[in-house]
Amino acid sequence: MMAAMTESEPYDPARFPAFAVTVDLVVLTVRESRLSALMIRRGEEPFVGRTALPGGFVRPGESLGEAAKRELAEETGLADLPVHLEQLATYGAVDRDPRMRVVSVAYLALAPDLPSPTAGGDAADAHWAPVADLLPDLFPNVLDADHVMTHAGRADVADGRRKSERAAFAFDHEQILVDGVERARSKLEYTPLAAAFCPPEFTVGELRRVYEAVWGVELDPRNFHRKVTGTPGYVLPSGGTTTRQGGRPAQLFKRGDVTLLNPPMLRPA
Amino acid sequence: MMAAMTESEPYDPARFPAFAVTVDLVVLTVRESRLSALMIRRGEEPFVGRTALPGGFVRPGESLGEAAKRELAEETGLADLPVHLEQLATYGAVDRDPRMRVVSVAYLALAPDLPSPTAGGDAADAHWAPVADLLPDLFPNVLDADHVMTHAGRADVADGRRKSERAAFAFDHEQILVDGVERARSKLEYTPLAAAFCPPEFTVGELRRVYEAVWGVELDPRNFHRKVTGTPGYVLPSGGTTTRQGGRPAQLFKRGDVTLLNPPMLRPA
DNA sequence: GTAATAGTGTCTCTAAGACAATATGAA
DNA sequence: TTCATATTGTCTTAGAGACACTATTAC
Repeated sequence: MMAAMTESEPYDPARFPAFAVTVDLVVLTVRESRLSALMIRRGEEPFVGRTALPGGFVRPGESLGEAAKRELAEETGLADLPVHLEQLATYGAVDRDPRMRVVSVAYLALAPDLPSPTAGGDAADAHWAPVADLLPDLFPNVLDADHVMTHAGRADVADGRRKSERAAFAFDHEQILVDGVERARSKLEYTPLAAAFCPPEFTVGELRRVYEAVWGVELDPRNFHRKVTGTPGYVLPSGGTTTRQGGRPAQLFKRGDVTLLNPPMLRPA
Repeated sequence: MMAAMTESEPYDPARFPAFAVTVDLVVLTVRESRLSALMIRRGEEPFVGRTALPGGFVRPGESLGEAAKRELAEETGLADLPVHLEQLATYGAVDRDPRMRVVSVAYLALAPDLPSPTAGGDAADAHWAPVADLLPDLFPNVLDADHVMTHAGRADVADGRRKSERAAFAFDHEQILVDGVERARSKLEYTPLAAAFCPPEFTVGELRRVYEAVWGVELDPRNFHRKVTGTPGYVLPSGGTTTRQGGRPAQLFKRGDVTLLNPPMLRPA
């Protein structure tokens, strides 16, 4: 048995197996109170016409994080975006790309609603897609827009959801998107990253709508207000007020300085 | 500006930049109430003689997870270990390996105290090292063994710690180990993975010593007992008792079936 | 006025943490 | 007996969630 296990390193470090390494991006934002992801429609084989995450090859002279930042700038057409960017996970199934052996390092980006979603981008067809449409299973409480806006009783909306419109994804990008959304949902509990979805100054109500969009739930505005303002360092009053949401004028806040929320904002069971 | 951003994919997918891909393992266990990591002393350049994590190249026909499992079996000399194995993060700084461009996917393994730490292993010099010795900064409440067992007042232990014995790591393996320990600490809060450090049947006290070793803190045995046995699905009484820890006989438990603890076991502030 | 959103107060219940007291084995 | 560990119980306090009520704007 000892001999059986002892066949060590059969690879000369000078002749290592060659892999392609890519970065794929899960870029999330909240638009019109809905969690949305930046998606591409592929123009080439393999998977022509399928929905895919933005991404591309890592270049020899750049680190993984630099590659992610470069791709993000290329796809959004904007440099130095005020986004949060973190590594998500790495995907390396043998057959995940039919052309060759590719290992993809996925990154998660959280951004405020961007002025021009695809302005100047080089990608064939980049657009914001509501995640509840792409991954209806992650939003069991949300009826999709199509259902809400058309007559009930049509065959394809009989169960409240048009299965026929569920996206067909390229590669393993559905799984990566699922993992990215789950990471974002979890990060909202323990970090102040919900504010990464908001403009520099925001109201408590706007922050609450971020939580509701990402978690796919409704929250009690009164308890939410007490909790956010009672968590030390989460938000700081900026002095101003706004009525951009209608109703009574709301205080404006900016992001505080803590990196971990204590107590955390726990998702409802 | 639009033109400036629009220089897309300069790489023909048929001529992608070639990377080496490795897996590195953070293998943690609890031995004699101390969190310990499986470490290698390197026998070759670069970084001869330095402390490193076990790992190796991913082979063309295996996935990342398969490579991690294979390396784990090779390094421990045991197949089908009852370990928890999960992906940790991926490290791809341009110059992290002086020989070539290497992207390393790190995995975290949590194992019960293994019968023979390095029996039959092929690695030159694999051994269990207490993490408090490797990374004293992560255990501010722990005085290292050397200090405890020698006379106080020696120059090199004047501050309660022998700086001269701090490990010199190869590559970026210190950072990977730090990240692995932090992941393990965090996982113990929200999952029942502390039991992955225990034999199939264990006592509440043994489980508590796992938390104390990983977190580097002391916990109140009475509150801990109430909390563990009060968290539904965490542990199930197996019927037996043991006195292997001395004192009054303790009930034996096995792992329950939940994957998420509710309520969680929060680290003391 | 009504509608809409913002914000405060109050009550209940769960759970965390401090710590007293008891239980049961080994030396 | 003493010592070491296990286990139960009690008290206090922080925080989550339900929800009544008030505040301030637009229309």
